[in-house]
Amino acid sequence: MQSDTKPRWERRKDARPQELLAAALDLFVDRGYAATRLEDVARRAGVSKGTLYLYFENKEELFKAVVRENIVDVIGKAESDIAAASGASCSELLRTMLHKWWSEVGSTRASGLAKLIMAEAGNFPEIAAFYNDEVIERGNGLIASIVRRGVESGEFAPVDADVMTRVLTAPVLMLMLWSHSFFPCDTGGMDPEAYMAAFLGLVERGIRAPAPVAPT
Amino acid sequence: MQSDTKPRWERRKDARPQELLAAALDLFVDRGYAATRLEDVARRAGVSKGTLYLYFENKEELFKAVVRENIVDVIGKAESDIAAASGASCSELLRTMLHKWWSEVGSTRASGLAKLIMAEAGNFPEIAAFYNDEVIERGNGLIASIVRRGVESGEFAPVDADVMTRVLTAPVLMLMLWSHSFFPCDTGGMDPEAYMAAFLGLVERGIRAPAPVAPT
Amino acid sequence: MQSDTKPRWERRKDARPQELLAAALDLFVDRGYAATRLEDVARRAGVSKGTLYLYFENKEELFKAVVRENIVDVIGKAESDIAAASGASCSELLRTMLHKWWSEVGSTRASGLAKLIMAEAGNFPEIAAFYNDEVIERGNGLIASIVRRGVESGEFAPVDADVMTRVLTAPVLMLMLWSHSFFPCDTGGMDPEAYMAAFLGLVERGIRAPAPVAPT
Amino acid sequence: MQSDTKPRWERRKDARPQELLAAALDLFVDRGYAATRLEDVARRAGVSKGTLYLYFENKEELFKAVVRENIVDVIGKAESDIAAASGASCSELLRTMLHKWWSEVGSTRASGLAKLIMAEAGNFPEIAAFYNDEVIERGNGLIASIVRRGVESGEFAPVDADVMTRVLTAPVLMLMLWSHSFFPCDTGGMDPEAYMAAFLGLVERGIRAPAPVAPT
DNA sequence: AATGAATGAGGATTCATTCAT
DNA sequence: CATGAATGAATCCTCATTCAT
Repeated sequence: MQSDTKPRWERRKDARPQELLAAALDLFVDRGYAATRLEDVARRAGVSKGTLYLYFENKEELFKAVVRENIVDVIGKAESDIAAASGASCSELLRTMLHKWWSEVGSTRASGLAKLIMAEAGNFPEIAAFYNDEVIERGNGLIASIVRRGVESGEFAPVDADVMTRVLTAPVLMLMLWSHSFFPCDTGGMDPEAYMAAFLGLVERGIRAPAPVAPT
Repeated sequence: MQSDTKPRWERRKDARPQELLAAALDLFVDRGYAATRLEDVARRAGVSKGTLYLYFENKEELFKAVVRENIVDVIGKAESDIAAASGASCSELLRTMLHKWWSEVGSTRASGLAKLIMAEAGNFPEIAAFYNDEVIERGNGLIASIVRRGVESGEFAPVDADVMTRVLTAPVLMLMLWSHSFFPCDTGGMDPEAYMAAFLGLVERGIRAPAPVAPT
Repeated sequence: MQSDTKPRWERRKDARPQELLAAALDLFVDRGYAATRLEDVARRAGVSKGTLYLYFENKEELFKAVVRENIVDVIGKAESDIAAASGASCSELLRTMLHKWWSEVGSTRASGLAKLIMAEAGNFPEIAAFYNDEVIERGNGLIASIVRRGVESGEFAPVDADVMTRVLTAPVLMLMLWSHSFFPCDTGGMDPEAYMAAFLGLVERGIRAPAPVAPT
Repeated sequence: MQSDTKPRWERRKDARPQELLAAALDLFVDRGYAATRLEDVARRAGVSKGTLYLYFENKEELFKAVVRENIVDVIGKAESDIAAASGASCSELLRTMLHKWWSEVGSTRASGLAKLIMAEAGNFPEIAAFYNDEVIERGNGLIASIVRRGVESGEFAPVDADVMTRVLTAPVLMLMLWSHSFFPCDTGGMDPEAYMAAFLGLVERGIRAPAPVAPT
């Protein structure tokens, strides 16, 4: 009675969506949205094509789910963190956020999703809108709010927060693009760490308000 | 029955290639490589599908021709310029080159080609190799040679030329990506000029070697 | 709304390959390789274009499968038979093999494949190589081995086995060509049986070693 | 006045059709009817595609012209010869005709046309009909008339003339097929002369009426 | 006469999605 | 729930034929 009963936790169907999302992330990142075949996603997750459709309405919904799982959630967490960390210096906070962004998204497979969006948003307006609302707006808002706070407190030079947000995020975005299959044989000597260090050095020296000239 | 009958088509041998390249540039930039249909390119150029094949062997060759026409030629010109401008200060030269790059490629439709490559190189190795050889290698080499010269002459801090090249080019690349169909509704408040100004400011203050401390 | 609604399609996984091979044989034989459209093959098998590709990778593989199914297998069987029939007279064996060839391939639709190869091998080198290796070489080897054995045993006149093989097979080949769509309205009065009889008569009288002159 | 006039015999337009026919023969023979591109024919003849259409209405008419030029004319000549050679022995005449057929058509590039017809007649009924009327019927009629005469005169065994015609012509046809690109690497050791010799030997011994048994 | 640019119908192949089992 | 067979629209490319020059 015992032995021939299937163990009830074997391949719980609850695990399926996660397996599919993981497979989809890999393939979307490697090949892009249009070039990813759902059959490959299914196969990689160890199920059949039809099964995928039991969990996700279609390719688009699958993609959105992947983005939610890998990016949107991270942003949500960061938003809470910022709200909480009202005491820290903005410079410090900025460095922390940029680094966290890098470590929790940029340096993971998920960073490939940014590349994908940049590449294909034009062909898939629905997806573009979704990503814009759920990721871009919220992510940029996060950084901009810190910059704005720093400018107001006099810690930063009086820059335009929105422009500076893009200046600051650009290199991390670039690095994300580079990290994931920019193309096969490129990024030869590029070391992400070295890049981030060089970048943060520039920021350190470049954004800070000039120290008030000491009176002679 | 008269001479005013519209002919079914016109012979425009000399103009065709340019018209086709222009149409192809537009569509490749808007839709990417895979999603661009040759029939649409033809139609936009005012000819039929078949005609396109009279001038370009296939999709890949058409794309290469577009890249040559819009990017490779510019790089060639820049190479000559650099060789000639051996007298200028490296800082000056660097700013000039980055700006020229922006004005002659980045701010034109051609910048969309960079986005395209980033997006789809992984799916089209042949094209990736071509672009890498003809654009990336030569373009980076250009910047790196200036940095290297500046470091050697003591004008710049002793940075790694290859890493710094990527640091320097990243924002322009980013801007190129942003400028063209990042996605339809994005780049809202982004003003390229403001971005370039902020960026070049950073560079100015960040890369220069610290002025030797004046002896007391 | 009831159970009598015709389903849009039926699942017939096991039967499909055979149905497709049969349809393909018919069309390849009637129209040749290049002129056969896969959509027609599919339709004749009662499925859609896409379904064909579930079972055969492409046109070439479909064709190879047709040849394997209809010719290669028969040759394999004949090879075994010959090996087994070491006791029979070579003349007898030869007649048996030629006749079997005729009855199991020549007189069936499969004979059209020989015509097809003759016609189009030059344009499809891959297919030519396949057919040469799997059919021609093995088929000719079969006949040649019998002739050689007959010459060695003195039963046959001392002919060159390879040349004689072609002499012997030529008429059967011809007949195969004639039987199948040589062209629509030809072969008017030609009766294959009459032809084979005439041919075998020639062989009988022509190949046999002259009876030793009886001593006076 | 003299020197700058173009020599009037340079590339007389009268030569064009011949050049086109020669080019067409080559290509039809090498690639078959459907696979021969008129542009290639034109190029090989040293003219442009359009020019070809000045001399031949379309592909089909071009092909018919090639057949007329290379086969029909030969048959016409043979018909006259036979009518004239009423005195010869039928055996002799038969051998002569078969050999002439071989030497004037079979061993020339024109033999490829037979292959082409066999292969593609089914797809081009118009062409099939033309070839049947102009070549097959008249050619077979030629041989059959000789056989018939031989049977009537008692020189030959009492065979069915039409069947025997096909038996006799088959090997020559075969040889024609073999000679022209049967396929690339085949016909390895096959020497047409050896084949013809073996064949004529068979005929010699096989068709002749048994010598009347000498009265004891 | 000659040219060759232009046309457009036609066929192989791919893949998101549906649905019979 | 799960499967995977079946569908068919979509896209690249070819080539006989036409016709502006």
